[in-house]
Amino acid sequence: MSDQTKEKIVDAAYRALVRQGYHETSMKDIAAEAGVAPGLAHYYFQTKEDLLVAAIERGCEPALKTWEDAGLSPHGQLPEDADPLALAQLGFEMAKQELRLFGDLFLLTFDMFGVGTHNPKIAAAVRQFIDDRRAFIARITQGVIAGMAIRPDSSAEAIAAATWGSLHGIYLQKVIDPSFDADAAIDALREMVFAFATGHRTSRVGDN
Amino acid sequence: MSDQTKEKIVDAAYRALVRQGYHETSMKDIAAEAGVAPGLAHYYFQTKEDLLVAAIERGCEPALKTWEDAGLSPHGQLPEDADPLALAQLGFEMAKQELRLFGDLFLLTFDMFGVGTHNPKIAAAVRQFIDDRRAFIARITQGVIAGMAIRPDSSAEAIAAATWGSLHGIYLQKVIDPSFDADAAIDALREMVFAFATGHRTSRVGDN
DNA sequence: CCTGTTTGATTGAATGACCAAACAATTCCG
DNA sequence: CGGAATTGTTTGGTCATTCAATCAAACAGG
Repeated sequence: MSDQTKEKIVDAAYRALVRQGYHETSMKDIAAEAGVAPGLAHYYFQTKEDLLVAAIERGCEPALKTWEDAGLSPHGQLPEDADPLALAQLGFEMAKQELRLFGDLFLLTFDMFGVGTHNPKIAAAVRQFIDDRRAFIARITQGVIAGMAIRPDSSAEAIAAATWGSLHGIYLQKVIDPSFDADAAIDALREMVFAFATGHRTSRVGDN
Repeated sequence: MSDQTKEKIVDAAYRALVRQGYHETSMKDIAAEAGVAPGLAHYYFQTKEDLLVAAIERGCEPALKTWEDAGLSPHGQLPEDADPLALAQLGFEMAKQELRLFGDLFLLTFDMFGVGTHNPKIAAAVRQFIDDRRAFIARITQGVIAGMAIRPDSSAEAIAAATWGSLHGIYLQKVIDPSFDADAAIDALREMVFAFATGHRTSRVGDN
């Protein structure tokens, strides 16, 4: 029963968080959403921060799962035989899908980024979130660079940072303005990345 | 006296905001920082939100000014005769400098983005902030596209959205982790943009 | 099988602190 | 004198956290 209740509270926290935002969500709100007494949330989580970090991690799970289902586990190995550019292409398509399916999660994510600017515990969670995703992009980038005849000036890490940043910035524009055409922006990013990757090749594969 | 006092309060609000963050900054804090009585802030600003929006706008002023000093007014006309790619290059260098000089401002900006996810009044200010900067990049992009022999698939707006997003995402990584090498990431973005812009030219100008 | 005890889960009220906003009183200055 | 600027307090409310009390289920021994 214990685990079930704890999970119920975390789920309720996630829902309340998405609906109202970090600072507008009180422990009482969460308890009410979960259908338990106000004191119980503190029985399982020492502080509000602890509960909310758990809620965010919980919220990331389904999104992570879709990446793994597509064979692109951010933590596992990348398929060795696949064409790196095809992997990149798949990544961009997944990014579009992710935004479509998990808009709520990113709403919360941007809220957390904001909280993290002045809250060390949340900042640590945010750093972890960024590191994970950027490292994943860096691994794909490594493969792409390996296929380029002329080595780029920039490191895979720097390229990954710019690329993750672009996706993140596109997500933000979509969250702030739902009429924003995120797919077109991601396509533009892809076009730039591919021009960069194929422009340095000895044999031109295709003119995108 | 009136204007002077009002300004004093706005400045104090900006400093307190940078130091403590949006939700951890109370009207009393701001009044204390400004050296005035707690009630006076409400004499000039009806609500806390109003004061904080004013503080953010105030914080943006010096950053905007450096762009204008460099001849790149986000609102005015772009120099007609300049090479578009040179303008872009200047823009990337300015972005690096901006981050170096106004890191505080971006700390606050990300805080505001977070608040904006669940606060309509702040969301409107955020949308305005994004629109301004993205439109500016779009104007430079228009010029770059005009110099390309093969028209890209993506519109200038989409490319500008991806580019603004990348810069924003790089700024975020720097704010969250001060050891992050933002200059390298911006250089990587520039390398990609230039590969994209020159790779489509009839006559190769230079291999970056 | 029954009963008294222990344990952990859960409750709801209480605590202590803080806040935005409203307000009445005072000072300043033309 | 009179209105604008400024003060400091009050109001009404919310919040995270604590805590004593209740409850239900497992458990032990006779």
